[in-house]
Amino acid sequence: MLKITRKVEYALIALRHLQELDQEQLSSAKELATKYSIPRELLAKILQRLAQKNIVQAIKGPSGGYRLAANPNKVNMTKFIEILEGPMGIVDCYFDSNCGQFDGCTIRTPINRINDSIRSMFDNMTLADITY
Amino acid sequence: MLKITRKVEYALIALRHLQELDQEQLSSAKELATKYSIPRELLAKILQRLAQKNIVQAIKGPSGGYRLAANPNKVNMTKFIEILEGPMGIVDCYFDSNCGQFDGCTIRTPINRINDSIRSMFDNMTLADITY
DNA sequence: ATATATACGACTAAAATTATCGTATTTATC
DNA sequence: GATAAATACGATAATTTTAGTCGTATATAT
Repeated sequence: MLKITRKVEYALIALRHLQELDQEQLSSAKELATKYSIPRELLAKILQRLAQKNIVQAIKGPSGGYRLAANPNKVNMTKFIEILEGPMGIVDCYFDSNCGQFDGCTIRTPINRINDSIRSMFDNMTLADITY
Repeated sequence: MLKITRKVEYALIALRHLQELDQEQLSSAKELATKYSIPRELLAKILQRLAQKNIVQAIKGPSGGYRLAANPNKVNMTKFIEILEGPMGIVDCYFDSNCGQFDGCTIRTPINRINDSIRSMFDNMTLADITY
């Protein structure tokens, strides 16, 4: 229903926090979860995912945690959302097309135009637009 | 996950069809459902909802059905989507704000900007943009 | 009368999202 | 080396949303 998921919300909140710290400073998942009332395990998984994609850097061990790894100005929002939610398409047939509507779908073209508009909106946006 | 629902898809397919008929001509829910492989009852409810909102006109009785009631050029897409899906907000707090994140939500402002961008995209679009 | 259509509320099923759990691994510190 | 605190990650459970179905009432052309 044209919503971004909580995963993305939580990620943005966490990244916004990390961004305000000094370069070397770390925040743990636990710390962030507590501060922002986000379920601990869920936030942990989100940060792990972002670490895999080099948006954040993970440091293990006690006194470990996460810090920003990418320049928020360089992180494209379409890509960012897709890291957490998977392919962004206003309808499924944009990516994965096996919709009973065999060939004769009469609205595919205009729908895909809308899709492209939304994508390009997020394409022209970086993490910094949200977290600064 | 930034998707429109099937309800909206089905509605657009049906309206696109109605639009290609002559002024007076009717299509029944059954007929449309069969032609486009849409669950009959579901499409019926969608058309009923659109009839309530004067997007289509419903004619009862045998040889009844639906015809277009509104000028597709005049039907705003934000409004149209909201008729079928309810309020369009990329996050819930846009409309209904009781998110545990008491006051200190750090990303509300930028998120709402995105929201507004998406809404205004659909605001500047009419049914005709999709169904023609 | 009857058959066919819309109207509408209640209900069920399926899918997606959100949250939790268990266990393994890494590493700073004592 | 043992321990505690952190990340890593797969599996599973709970919740919410979306999709679809059913039953019944009402209107109306034939």
